[in-house]
Amino acid sequence: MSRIPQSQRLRDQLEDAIVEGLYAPGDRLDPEALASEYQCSRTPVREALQQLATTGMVEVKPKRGTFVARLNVMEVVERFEVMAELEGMCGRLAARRITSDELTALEAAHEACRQARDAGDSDEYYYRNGVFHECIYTASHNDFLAKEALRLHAMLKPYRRLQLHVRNRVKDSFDEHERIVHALRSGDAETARRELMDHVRLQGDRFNDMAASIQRLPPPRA
Amino acid sequence: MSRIPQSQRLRDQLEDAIVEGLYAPGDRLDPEALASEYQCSRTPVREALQQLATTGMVEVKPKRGTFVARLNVMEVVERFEVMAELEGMCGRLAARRITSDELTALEAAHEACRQARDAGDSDEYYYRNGVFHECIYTASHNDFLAKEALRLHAMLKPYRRLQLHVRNRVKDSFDEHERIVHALRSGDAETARRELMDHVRLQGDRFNDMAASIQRLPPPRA
DNA sequence: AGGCTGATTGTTGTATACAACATATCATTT
DNA sequence: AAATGATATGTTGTATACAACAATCAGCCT
Repeated sequence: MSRIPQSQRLRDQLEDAIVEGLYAPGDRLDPEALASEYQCSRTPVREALQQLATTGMVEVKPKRGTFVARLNVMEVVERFEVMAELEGMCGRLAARRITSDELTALEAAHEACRQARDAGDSDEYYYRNGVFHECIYTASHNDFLAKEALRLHAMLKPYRRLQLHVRNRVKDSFDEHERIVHALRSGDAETARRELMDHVRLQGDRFNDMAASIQRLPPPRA
Repeated sequence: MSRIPQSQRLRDQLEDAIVEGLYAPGDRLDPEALASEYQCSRTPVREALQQLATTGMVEVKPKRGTFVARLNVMEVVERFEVMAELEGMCGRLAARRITSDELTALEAAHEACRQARDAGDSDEYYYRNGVFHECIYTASHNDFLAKEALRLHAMLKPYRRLQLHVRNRVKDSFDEHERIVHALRSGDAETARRELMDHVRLQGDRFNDMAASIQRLPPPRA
């Protein structure tokens, strides 16, 4: 029926489900259960899981099953470190390459963030924040970079969500966005890069703070 | 018999074979042929190919087969652009974090490059150049970054190989390495970053030059 | 003669059957 | 009673059978 393989559909759906927190880190993904869940056999499920394994979303333990990736603190911090660099690169390139249409879209996303902030809706802000960042990825006009940034962004989503309700985080985040938009609008590549890197690094730092305060938060790999 | 799945062994072997040029970009990878080649059935082959597809080494065209990824000029240039950033990041971190053991290993790799240069053996230089760069990835002490850098490095190998015999490239490359080692030894993060970025960017530029001079070199995707 | 339609062929995608292995349970031995 | 080993069970990894689809070519119609 569908023109695209079942395994690919499954991969996307599972990825979404994991990112959305439907399956928590450490959960075992039972192929048979998923097969009956998605009305197919184990084969497409296996292929989907294999693909997710190569992107690092799940971890397969040979002969023991596949589990939603549970990253320890260092692994998350490392990823934030790389994310900061990639976002900074997106900003640097976007400052030089962004089109007026893309700038308009970025400013619209920014405005949407402002409304969510004013409404005090941090969940909504978080969602619109994602759109904002995707605008910058696109504006880098480097499709490979954009894809990689998007992938990492998705991987870190469960860990960024933890800091959703930290005091003043939304307000601070928006101010940082403000400076980023300004830098992009004025085509200041180095400033855009620095602001974006700092913006992401802050998230990594916040995560580290939380992990440090809740010692047993990042359980060792199951 | 083997403790690790066949599909994973296959994935690594196929990846090596592709990187080594045994299968050229655009080649079709026939699952049945590979199955008989590696003495197994289509299933592990399929899984290996799926995994390679998610890393971008091969491209699966639904219902039409899987092919070794054939990148057009822009796709390669984009990857070099990202590679430059990642290598620069490795350099920046390595300058601050490298241990004396790692510095020793780096200098040994550098010395091996010098010998290959003096012997005028550009193939050998190319190989030892890879070891040199891997030392820096490791010294970044960010395993995730190191893994990503290694992956991109492997992906670009077939396209870097094209410039192996460009006039003076080995000599210039070694001089660049010299400056990189110096920066890392003295812990100068910003210089290490800049030198490594420039080093990789030069390769991208060279590739671009070649592609421009041989117009039909990068054939459109089959 | 040229273009279109339909069967044919070969390949991919999926399901299922089977085998190999890891874990857990239970009996046996010390 | 504790520890160890064998068996049982359930899960994963692999092979194969089957179905669905795309490409090719032949035949027919215009």
